[in-house]
Amino acid sequence: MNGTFTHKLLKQSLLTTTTHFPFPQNGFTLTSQQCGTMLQSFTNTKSFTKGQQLHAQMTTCGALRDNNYLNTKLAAFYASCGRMAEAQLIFDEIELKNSFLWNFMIRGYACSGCSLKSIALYREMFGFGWKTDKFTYPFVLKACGDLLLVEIGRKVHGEVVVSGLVSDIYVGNSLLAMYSKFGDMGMARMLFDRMLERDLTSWNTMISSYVKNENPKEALAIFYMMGKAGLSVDGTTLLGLLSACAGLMALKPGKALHCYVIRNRAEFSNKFLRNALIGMYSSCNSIAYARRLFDEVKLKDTVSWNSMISGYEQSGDAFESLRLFCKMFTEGAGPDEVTIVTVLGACGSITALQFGTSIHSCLVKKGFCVNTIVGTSLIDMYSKCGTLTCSRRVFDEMPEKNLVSWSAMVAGYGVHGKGREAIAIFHAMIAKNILPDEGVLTSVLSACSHAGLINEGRQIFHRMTTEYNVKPTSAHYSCLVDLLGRAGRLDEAYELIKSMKAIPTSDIWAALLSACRLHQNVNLAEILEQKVFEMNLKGVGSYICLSNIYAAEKRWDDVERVRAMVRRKGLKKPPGCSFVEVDKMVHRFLVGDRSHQQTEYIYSKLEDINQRLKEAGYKPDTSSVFYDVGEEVKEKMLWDHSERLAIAFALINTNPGTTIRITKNLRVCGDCHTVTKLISKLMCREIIMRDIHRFHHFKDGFCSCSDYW
DNA sequence: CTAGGGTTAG
Repeated sequence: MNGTFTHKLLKQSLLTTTTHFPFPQNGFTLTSQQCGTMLQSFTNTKSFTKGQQLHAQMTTCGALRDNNYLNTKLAAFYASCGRMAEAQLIFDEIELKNSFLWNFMIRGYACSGCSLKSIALYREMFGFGWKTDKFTYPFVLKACGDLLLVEIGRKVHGEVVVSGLVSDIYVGNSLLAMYSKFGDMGMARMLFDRMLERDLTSWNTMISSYVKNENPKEALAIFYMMGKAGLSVDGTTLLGLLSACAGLMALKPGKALHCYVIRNRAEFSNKFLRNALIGMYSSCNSIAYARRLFDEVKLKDTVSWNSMISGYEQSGDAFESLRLFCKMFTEGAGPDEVTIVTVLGACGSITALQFGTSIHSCLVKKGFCVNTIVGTSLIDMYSKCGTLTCSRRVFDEMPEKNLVSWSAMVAGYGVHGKGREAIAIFHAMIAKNILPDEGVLTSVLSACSHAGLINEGRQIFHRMTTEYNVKPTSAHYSCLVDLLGRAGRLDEAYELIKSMKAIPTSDIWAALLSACRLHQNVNLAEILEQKVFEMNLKGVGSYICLSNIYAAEKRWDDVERVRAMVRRKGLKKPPGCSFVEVDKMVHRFLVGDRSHQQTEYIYSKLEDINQRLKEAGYKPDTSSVFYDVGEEVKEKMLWDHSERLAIAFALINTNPGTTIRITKNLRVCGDCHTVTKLISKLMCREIIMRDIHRFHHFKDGFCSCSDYW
């Protein structure tokens, strides 16, 4: 093969060339054009090995020397296989680079995780004055979107407009995707609305983008527009819509989609949709439906398990979540990072410390990478299980921390009443130039409130707007009200609420009411009663609080009025429920529970403790019993409380001196708090109890909350 | 050539 082809002559020459390359291995000979066609087909099918063999053969027979056409095809082949090192070498050797070659290189880098290189190459191409075409932009825009390079992305957008390619549907769709990755749904929507032509991808991009940008409502709106335009959907559309339903907790449209999937089973029977349906049902609090679907899936993959495990976890049934996790192993499925993170969350919510710890040690043993997300989950798990030192160890050993990791540590110190440590961590975070967000500020303010650090809390609240540029939300106001309220500055707290520009939410009023109970301020409570009645509270907490305040004054008529209101509104107090872990098994006790195997022992243990405490001068405080029954019955009801059952069970089944860790779903009642303090002294046990608000570390007859909770 | 799908942390 002699002679050098110039770019312009390339095509023509190929058509006229008759030179054949000998292929020694099989005796065939091929023309340059035939080689090119084969390369093209390997490029399209990403047949790397075959292409590589052809490359070797072409090198051996000298076909590549000075052959711009074949070298271009070869570079494109490597680029499409994601072998950018090989592609780049050939690319550098090619003198006459055409758009085809540039495009393949840009695509190769964009699709193999080197977006930055992809953009740089585009800049070079653009700078050389090469004509970009409709095949260039989709990848450049993808690269900008993936890297969140907003400025560069906008600039490229401008170049798209100048080039006149903006009306190309692929380019247009890529622009939509890019702006949605930037979180700029306004721009994406404007472009979408102005598109002359839209295909299914355009609609799907809008739907999944609205879902990702936490606007599921608009995602459904786009779907309705689609329906009006008489368009049909595909699997991608359905996945987006199912996520939207999950986000909106919209069971009805979710079910309708499920029906649609069933009716078109042939087309939509895939694991993605099955898992999305499981996720949708569990997000919509229809865990039983989710489970039914899950059980019907024959070939469960890790994601199926994860969806179901996290479904239980998020619907508050961590117990079942852990059971399913164990079942996962017996059925031969393997967990991944998502499983671990989900299960650690479940461990935290029911204080399964031994369970969580064994997962942690498995991770270490198996050399599983403890990355930021897993590390943060561990911090949270240990802190929720009452072992802050372990949280801190994980935190200190984490190679990379992000805002969430810092927040978890701040929140951990906070719920354990260690306000100073929480503030120290918060400031260490600031010193690392990490900008605080709403979440971490809520945690640090709540830490101040649990520890009674008034000045510090007020100072941080003030800095929110002046330094951190975070607008206080109702959660922050409620922390501050809580803080002032605990310190007895009820008037100041009330004034703060009145000074708010936004309408105070129910949790803010609840915080103030709770302070009224602590300081037994009946006058203010009477004023707040109206607020409590007006607001459509889903929980019964504020009513109980109000009732307790009146009960303490022995104003039984008022207690009855509050109780009547609860009945009228059809609210129910959720049953108290406590968890305690013994020998790697978590045991759950409901109030008055008699279902446990050891029930007889538990109740006789409680009777025994009751006797001993009474001898020591303990007098039951029945004021928190919400029901109108005789005093003796009330006293009995107190001894049925779930945390006492859990404590008694733990006392029976653990060695003397072992710390007892308990988690309760409600606030600990006054009498249980007193009794637990006494038990800690009487039985020489440290008892760490987490209630709905915070931790109580009981030791030697005292509690870390100093009786403010 | 574009979206490309499901499950995860404060």
